[in-house]
Amino acid sequence: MPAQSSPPRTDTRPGGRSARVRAAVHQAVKELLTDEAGDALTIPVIAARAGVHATTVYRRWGSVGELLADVATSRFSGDVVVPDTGSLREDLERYAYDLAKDLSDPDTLALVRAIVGTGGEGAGVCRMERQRQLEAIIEREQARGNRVPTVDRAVEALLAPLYYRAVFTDQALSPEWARGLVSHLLPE
Amino acid sequence: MPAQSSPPRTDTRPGGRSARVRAAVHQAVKELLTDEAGDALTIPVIAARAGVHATTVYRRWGSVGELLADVATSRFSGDVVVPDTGSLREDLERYAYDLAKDLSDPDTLALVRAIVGTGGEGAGVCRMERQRQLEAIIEREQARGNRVPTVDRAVEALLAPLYYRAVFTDQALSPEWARGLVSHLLPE
DNA sequence: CCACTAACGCAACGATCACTGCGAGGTTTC
DNA sequence: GAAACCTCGCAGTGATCGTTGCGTTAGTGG
Repeated sequence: MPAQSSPPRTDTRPGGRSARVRAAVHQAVKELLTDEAGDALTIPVIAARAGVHATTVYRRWGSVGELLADVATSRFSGDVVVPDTGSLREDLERYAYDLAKDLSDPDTLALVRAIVGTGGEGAGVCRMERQRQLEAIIEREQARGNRVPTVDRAVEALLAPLYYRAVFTDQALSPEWARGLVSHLLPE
Repeated sequence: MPAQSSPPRTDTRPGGRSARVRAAVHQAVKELLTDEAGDALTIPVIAARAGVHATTVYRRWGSVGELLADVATSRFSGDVVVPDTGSLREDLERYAYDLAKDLSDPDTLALVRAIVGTGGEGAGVCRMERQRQLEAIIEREQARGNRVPTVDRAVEALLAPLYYRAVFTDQALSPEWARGLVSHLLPE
């Protein structure tokens, strides 16, 4: 176990030097994830691509796994706004559509696959944020006094097919198909 | 692109020398996948664990990715027998139960995650065999003249939640939960 | 304006990796 | 039984990786 490797220590103000190399390294990781076969994703290569020295990357992140986890965290945080249309069905349809569009991005997909390959510790990062958004939608509907499916059911019916199709198959995540998932979760 | 690297060339008879080192290397990969963090999965390490020389592994497989694909192929082929109880519901329940038990094995799970991480070309291997079995169950029921869900629906309702929960979460794949998936696919 | 802290660049090091001729041992075929 | 073929072990090579000590530079607070 690599201790806990102090997270991005201090200094992450949007103009600072640290923030700049951080952005450059993140960008390099995303680019390499789409280009290369995936096994060539190593610290010296990332550092060269980012225009920084490998030493810096080793000191700040320590390993490719932690770096990927960091990239995933900043990638999957507060990116999809939770829909709020007043209708559960419509909220879920927009949510499924947004998630499908997000997972259709090759960069995002490659990132998810790489994260899964690092051992699964960071795999939760790729889904917890989405699951929280789903919970928020359902709890809001429940607060309106309506019957709602359980969160687990919603995860099985929406999140699971979206992630499964994206990660394990080559099929496209069409908007119609994503909406169809909602109709199976909420039978008329 | 590494050409196509001739697949396990010749000589795979169950007693031959090639078959023996092949089995040893496969076993070593499975063991290392469970032990290590995953990033230490390299050819020399695998070879040392298997008791063979790295040269042999390089020549026969060429890269870790191809080796993983080979392991996955022999792991996911003809292992789960397709249930045939005469009842679609019962067939699917047994199928879901078997798959849940299979994915609960840490070795199998680590293999699936590693395969996904190599880029996704070999990810299909982990699911195609299962999907064919699902198709066989459904087509058999259809041949009996009964109404059946589409294969895509069955994949979304069974395969996707099973793989999603196994790969992305740490929750256990309990038999009751697996059976519950079938009851959502086949209402009534 | 000046000292202080922290992040980065630089150079060097051992270790490991991926790969390549060459020879030995086993298996098949005539 | 002998020759041809394939597979594996062995030793060595260049390249890359992960890591560390030290000087430099950029931001921070008095």
